[in-house]
Amino acid sequence: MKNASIKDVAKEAGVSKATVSYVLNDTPHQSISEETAARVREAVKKLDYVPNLNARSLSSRKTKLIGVVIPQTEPGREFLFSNPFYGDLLSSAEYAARRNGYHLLLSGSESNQSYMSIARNRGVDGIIIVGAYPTKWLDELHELSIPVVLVDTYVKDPVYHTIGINDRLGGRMATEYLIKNGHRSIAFVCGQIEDQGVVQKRYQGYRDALEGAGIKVKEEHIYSGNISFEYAQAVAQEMLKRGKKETAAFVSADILGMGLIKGLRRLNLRVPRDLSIVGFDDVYLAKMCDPSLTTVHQDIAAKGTTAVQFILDALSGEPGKQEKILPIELVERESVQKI
Amino acid sequence: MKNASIKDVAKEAGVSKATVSYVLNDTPHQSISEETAARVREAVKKLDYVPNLNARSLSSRKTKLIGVVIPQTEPGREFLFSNPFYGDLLSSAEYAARRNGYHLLLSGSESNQSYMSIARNRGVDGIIIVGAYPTKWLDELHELSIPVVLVDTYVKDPVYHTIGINDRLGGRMATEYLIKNGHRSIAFVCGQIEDQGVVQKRYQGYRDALEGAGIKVKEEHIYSGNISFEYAQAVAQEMLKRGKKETAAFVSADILGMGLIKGLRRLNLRVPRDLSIVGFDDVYLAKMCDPSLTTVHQDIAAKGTTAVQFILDALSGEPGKQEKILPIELVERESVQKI
DNA sequence: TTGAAAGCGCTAACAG
DNA sequence: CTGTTAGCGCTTTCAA
Repeated sequence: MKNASIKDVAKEAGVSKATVSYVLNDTPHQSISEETAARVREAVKKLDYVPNLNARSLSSRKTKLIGVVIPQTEPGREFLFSNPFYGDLLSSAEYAARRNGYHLLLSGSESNQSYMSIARNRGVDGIIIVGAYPTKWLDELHELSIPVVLVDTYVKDPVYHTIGINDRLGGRMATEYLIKNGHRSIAFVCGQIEDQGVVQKRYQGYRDALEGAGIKVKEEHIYSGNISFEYAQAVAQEMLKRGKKETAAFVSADILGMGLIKGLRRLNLRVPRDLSIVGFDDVYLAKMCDPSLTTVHQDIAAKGTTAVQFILDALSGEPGKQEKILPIELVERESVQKI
Repeated sequence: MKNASIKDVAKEAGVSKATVSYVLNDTPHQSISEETAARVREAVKKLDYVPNLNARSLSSRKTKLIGVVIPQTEPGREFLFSNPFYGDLLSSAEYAARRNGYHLLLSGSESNQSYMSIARNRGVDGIIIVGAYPTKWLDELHELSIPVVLVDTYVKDPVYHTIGINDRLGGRMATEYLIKNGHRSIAFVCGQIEDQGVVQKRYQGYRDALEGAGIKVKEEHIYSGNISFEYAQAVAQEMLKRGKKETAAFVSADILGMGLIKGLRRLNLRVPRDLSIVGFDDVYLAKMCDPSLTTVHQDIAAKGTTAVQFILDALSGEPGKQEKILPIELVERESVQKI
């Protein structure tokens, strides 16, 4: 049996389609007699009517859909988010959206082009993009005049809303903490340092701290590969091969810290005894590993929720660009030793 | 400037809307002269035309949308998937869908009701449900006559496709491995044991193994709480309080294993010296912790890909129910000691 | 090989 | 307060 349509409901209730629509949407500036409304609601229940959101979108030009674009973790890798960070982000966004009658349309950013296509094909009402770099594809989105929220990006744009943290400060906090604990030879381990990316900022913070303490930044202390457990393990080996001059490391993501711990242990070195480590993100794993990771905490769930909120705000007429820098803090756990 | 519609393209190319539609969809049994087709394509390019999938859905009654329903990890918790398992699953599904011109519509299962509402509201072409239990809500879905794939479930249904693993066998393999290593006092640590749920099956496998070895199953060795790192830490305490009679534990999810390791370490006990552990799932964390976890490996990505494939198959007319039991295997790492 | 026309299910002026 | 009407952008008979 086919789903009932608004027409069926109208017939059942003995009113017009328009009236049904008014009742269902509680359309502003439209008063409906309580009696009629009741009849309509009854018909709805009786026929088990569920509105077709597609049709609604077509005429109202609102889809109640928010597109979420998440970068592929590594180029060429097929999957979106092996980094637990994205799972956290996504689930909080999903929840916030659902609470407000929206759904999330998920898309990996295959070719860059897909920003546009997802937005235009499906006519999403707004779009959230995580970790974008400045590209013409990103600029194109302006044409659509739908709200765009950029999460974790340093793209400068007069219109797009942004939400992130002070990555540079975070990098500095982490490094200063190490310095405060007596370390002067500090490695920086990260993935690719992309121009205008969060990692670059964290790196700058690292330099800030070092320079502030009168310590020279040495090229040989920078280990840049890719954000993965495996790479960090390799770094452990590399450090040793180079004679391990570092007493501490600041890693740009917790997962690297975990790899480092594991890699060192393989070589019979211990954290923090042989190397102190400070991580970044405070994903839930940070407290699970052993030793648990001292790291720069950020509220990932808040990022997701706020991103959705910005979209909703814009959709409900809030004018102007919104920006939010979420607070960060250093949480002390077990991976740093005073020397 | 508004997006161009099919009408604009038709005008630009000097043909009818119908013709444009034929060219774009390569409609079967419709021949179009190459010359006309070329003109249309040119117009499309010139106007930068992108079809409106909403409108297309409305008339073709196909949305190219696959709904994915993921259980809230814990009742009352607001977020979907703090368990990394879901991130892995989701990202592989997203990729498979995208490759085939589909998008994923994400939804947490708020009230059970939402199975229906997401499906009917948005008119998804198919729906993937993870970890469903038998409920009337689930049954209702039959009315829609869209393909349904149930992942990790033991719901018996003549129509819904299913994909999972042999959880009971997995439980047995894990436990037998411990027995083979000389353990006879083996704890089982898990979340809720729901009727017809995967955990129940794994538990049965545990019993199978014990009974097969002539070991009596003792109530006191069962620790059932919720699937979380924190709970497992609490279990460690509890074990000690009870005098820790166990020499080993089989945990129903890797994350519990990690919690146990950490909890024991807090009490100055070591894995596997003081307790051997076998996990389940082989999420990527399993190899990151220390000691790395001996666990029952399953191919999570394959689950996601296959689920999507089943939907696509059904949509393209493949008749009949499909079932797939994916292989599992025990991977030996460092968390078990021979005694 | 092409086009005219009738919807898909809903919203939104505009009348009444 | 309620109904009429005209689309939203596309697909799909059916005729030409």
